Amino acid sequence: MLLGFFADTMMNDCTVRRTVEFLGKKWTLLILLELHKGGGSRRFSEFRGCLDGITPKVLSARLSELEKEELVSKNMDSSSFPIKSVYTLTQSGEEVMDIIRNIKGWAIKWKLVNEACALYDCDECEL
Amino acid sequence: MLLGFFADTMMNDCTVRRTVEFLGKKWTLLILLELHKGGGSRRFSEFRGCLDGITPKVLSARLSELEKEELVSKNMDSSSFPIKSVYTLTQSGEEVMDIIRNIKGWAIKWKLVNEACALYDCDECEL
DNA sequence: CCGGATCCGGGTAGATACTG
DNA sequence: CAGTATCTACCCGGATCCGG
Repeated sequence: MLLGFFADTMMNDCTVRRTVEFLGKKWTLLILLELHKGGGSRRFSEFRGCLDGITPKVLSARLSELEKEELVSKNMDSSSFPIKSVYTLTQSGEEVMDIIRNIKGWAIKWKLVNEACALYDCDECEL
Repeated sequence: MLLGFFADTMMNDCTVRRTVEFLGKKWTLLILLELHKGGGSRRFSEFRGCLDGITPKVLSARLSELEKEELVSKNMDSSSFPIKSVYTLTQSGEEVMDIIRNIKGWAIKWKLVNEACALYDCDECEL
């Protein structure tokens, strides 16, 4: 009887909580966004330029988590010089873009500060 | 010329980053979800039962932030005893449910552990 | 150089006790 | 009941260092 109401909510603690705990970690969504903007793949040092303020330690940790969770795959080429590590979005990672679009849509509606953000991708207006 | 591509991405650092920094904080989305499940409003101690593991300090801090950002409004009745504080979702807060549904949809597709989560709201399967 | 790992300091979350 | 105070533990940020 209550089931109907709860089914309508389409959400619950277990699934949502686990996912939020993982995706909600600082930098995680922004890393995924950067990967998308890079056409699906980026190198380690490219993130450091894009994600202003991220430290190599945190970046390394997040990328490892994302790789473990299979949102990102890592491809290291140590044969050439210098070493190239390329991180690539998987399909599940790419589909996180829907969530990010949703977040941006919400922000534009309720929180927009910089109007340019609503129109196009402003690399200049990083915090 | 590049503008077209970027516009298609429908997202950028400034808006997304600010919003993720705020909504992505630990417990924030879960608090909003609990409010929704409570029909749009909850009292302080009700959260403590629902959000297993949250401490009053963090709960208080998050609710203050949400109130400041106007996703939640607080209604305190200190005339009677015991004091009643009721927290209510605003319209912008309610619309965050779309984001949470999106997250749950993603999780069900890619990460589901407990199948019951996909069907209805399982209070029992909290971490 | 590039891709990290390590060490250290500060802030934020967690646990518990306490108060109006 | 609705928080605040305190103390601890962990995570994040900054800088440095190191192997390929």
